[in-house]
Formats: sequence, structure tokens, C-alpha cells
Amino acid sequence: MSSPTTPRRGYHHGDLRARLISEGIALLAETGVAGFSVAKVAVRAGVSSAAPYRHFPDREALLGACAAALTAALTDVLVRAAELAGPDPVDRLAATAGAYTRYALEHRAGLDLIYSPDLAAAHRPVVVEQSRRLMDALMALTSAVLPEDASWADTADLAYVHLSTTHGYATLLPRDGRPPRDVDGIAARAVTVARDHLTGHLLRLRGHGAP
Amino acid sequence: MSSPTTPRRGYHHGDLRARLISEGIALLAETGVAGFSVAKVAVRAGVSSAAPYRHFPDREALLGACAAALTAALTDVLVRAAELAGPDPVDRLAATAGAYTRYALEHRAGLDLIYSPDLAAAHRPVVVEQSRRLMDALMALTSAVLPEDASWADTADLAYVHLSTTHGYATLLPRDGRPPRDVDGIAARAVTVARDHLTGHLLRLRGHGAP
DNA sequence: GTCTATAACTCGATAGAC
DNA sequence: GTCTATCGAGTTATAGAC
Repeated sequence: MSSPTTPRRGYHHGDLRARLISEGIALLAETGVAGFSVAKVAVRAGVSSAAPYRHFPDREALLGACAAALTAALTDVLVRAAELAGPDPVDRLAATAGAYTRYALEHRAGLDLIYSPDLAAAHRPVVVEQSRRLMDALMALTSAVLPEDASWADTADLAYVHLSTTHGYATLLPRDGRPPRDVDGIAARAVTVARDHLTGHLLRLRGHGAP
Repeated sequence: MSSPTTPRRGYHHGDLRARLISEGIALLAETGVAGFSVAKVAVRAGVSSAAPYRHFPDREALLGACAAALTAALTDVLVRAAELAGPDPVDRLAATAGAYTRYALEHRAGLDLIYSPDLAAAHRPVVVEQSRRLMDALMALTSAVLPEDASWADTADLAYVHLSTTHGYATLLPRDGRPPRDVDGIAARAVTVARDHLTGHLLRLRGHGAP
């Protein structure tokens, strides 16, 4: 929800740049990435279809700004969930799965955007920066689960597996319609799945270490 | 790769209907669901932009036919992988994760289509029929892993978790570019992840059953 | 900074000739 | 069955007035 770029000073119209981002996110939530267009965002913000191009060079830049804001919000959610989960490393990492699932159920289209190929993420610095923040946070939590002598590669691997499997669980679900019922139950199941996987993973590591 | 609908007899031009489906799949592989259009498929098949409408009432019908064909192929791949994995139920189910990952790396856009909200899957009988075949096959494999007295709901739950987490692992990966290197390694890791999860899951079940 | 107006495109889908 | 031709809608992006 923070404004990641330079809101130098108050314009007389209000901060249109920020308004465009928030309306873009709202539009994404309603229509999905496919339904996103600069023109629609402009109408929503109450300005002409040309106005956005004063703040963003092209469609992708606006889309990227929305993705960066969404990624930042997601990271905050995950970090917060880990903090509330208590001291046990497995509890903390597993808790992020529940928070991620909850976020996915409520901001489905936002997640689709974050991982969308439409957005040339690699070339959008803002997006990359926020993605790094997310992975850094996840790496720290994962590292605490593994033995102290675990390599960086093994840590990154487990962090990716945790994130990607959780993402799959949370996003493949809404088969029929949009209104997600029993959010608590679905999120709780995500936590159990993550915990089951970590149990099996650590058991295998210990098994190989001392046969 | 089978023709799921009625190719009554050989037309003088060749089977344009089948041609449109195969070109549609090829287009999807190159441009993704967003880049799909009836006009482009027509150009690829060497016919005019109006010709497809003789075989499919609208865009969604063509898209649905492509999705059904892709789902059928995916199901065959999973069933085949389980057969080759030997008699152990855990081996058989885990093997489908490897096959699914391999399929995802090679037909990424196809998977995106199968789960795409753009396609009103619920209203397309061909798609629903093939989706059922996939879930039925997966349910049978999952049922063999669980105790004999496991409920249908528990079986369906585990089957969904297995499928969705595997899907996430396989599809979230290609972060940078399209050419997937080390396909064998990535698929093997998927099998390990599935096995780790099943280990933890079964351990938790046994733990609660006999404390 | 935001407006109006428009250029240049692509898309889905239809009509009617052959 | 496939063609040509076209309509209407919607898109990105730019030009120039204010």
C-alpha cells in the first residue's frame, strides 16, 4: 500500500500516479490480466485515455507498477504471518503457506499478474526489486528450518519448492466460481500440506545423514 | 492426439477441423493463451479468417477443443508414467509428478489453457469429459496410497493436493526464458517433493491413528 | 498536467458469392 | 466448405489545444 516511487509534491489534482496504480489493481481484481487496459484504468480514475501516458511511458510500465505494489503487499503479509507464528522455524515457514493461500483467495488476479509472462518482469526494475524482497524473506525463514551447514543452493531449492507448491495449491483451487467459501479451512490445509512436506524432507535428510 | 469428435468422412481438403486444433495448440505454445486468436489460427492453417467458423461456432469452442485434446494427452502421459513406475503405490503416484513436470516444461502454454478462466470449462462438455478422465485416473492412484478405509473426501483431498502442488512446482519455475535446461533433474526433484509430502502425510495419519 | 481527437491496428463475427 | 469483404468494437499510442 506504500507509494514506491517519487511523489515529489502534492499536485493540484491529487496524486494521479498513485490513483492509476490503485485503480489498475482494482481493475485486475475484477477482470484479470486479460481484461486490463490503460483506457479502462483511465476511465476508472476519471481522466482521459491519454492522461496515464504522462506518468507511464507505456502499458507495461503501468502494469509493472501494479505488480510491484502487489508483490510488496504480499511480502508484508508473509512476513507478518511468520512473526505471529511463534519461535519454531517449521511453524514460521508453514504459516507463510496459510497466509499465501489467504492472499491468493482474495487477490487471485493480482497473483496471476505477478507471475504473468505478459509482464517482462526481468526488465522492470521495480518488479525485480520487490520480487527480491519476497525471496529474501522466504530464504531467511527457510534457512532457519535447515541444518546450519546447509548450502545456499539447498536452501534456495527448498524455498522455491515451498513457494511454488503453495502457489499451486492456492491458485488451482477455485475451479467453479469466484466467491471462495471456507477460507479458513483452505488456508489451514495449506499449512498442513507445507508441514507434511517439511516433515518428509527433513526426515529424508536425517535418514541419509545417519543411516 | 486422438480426434475426440466426429470426423465422419474424409473431406476433399483434408480434415480442416483437426488441422485447426493442431495449429491452435501450436499457436498456444508460441504465444500463450493471451496471444491466441481465431484469425491467427486460420492464417497458420492456410485458410481465410472466416473458415474456422464453419467448424466452430465461436472462439471459445475452438479453444475448448484444443484444451480437450491437451488434457487427454496429459492424462495419457500420467497414466503411462504410473504404469512404468512399478507396483508400489507411493512410487506410482510420485511418478506422475515427474511426468506432469516434464509435460509442463514442454507444453507450458497448454497447461495454462487447461486451467484458464478464459475458457468457460464448466460449459464445454468435451473439456469436462477429459478433465474427469484425468481426475479419475489420479483418484485411483491416490486411493491405492491411502488405507482401505479412507473416505472418498480424504482421497479426493490428497489427490487435489498432489496435483496442485505439482502444478505449482512445474509452472512457477521458468522465471527467465523459455528454454528449459536439465529437464531430467527438475522432473526428478518433483518426484522427490511428491514423495516427501506423501511421507509426511502418511506419517501424520499413522501418528494420529496409534499414538 | 490534462484535455479532445484521431491514427493505425487487431479482433470476433457475419453476409453473400462461388 | 471456403472465399472475399466488411462491420463494429476496442486497443495502444501520439498530436496539439488549453
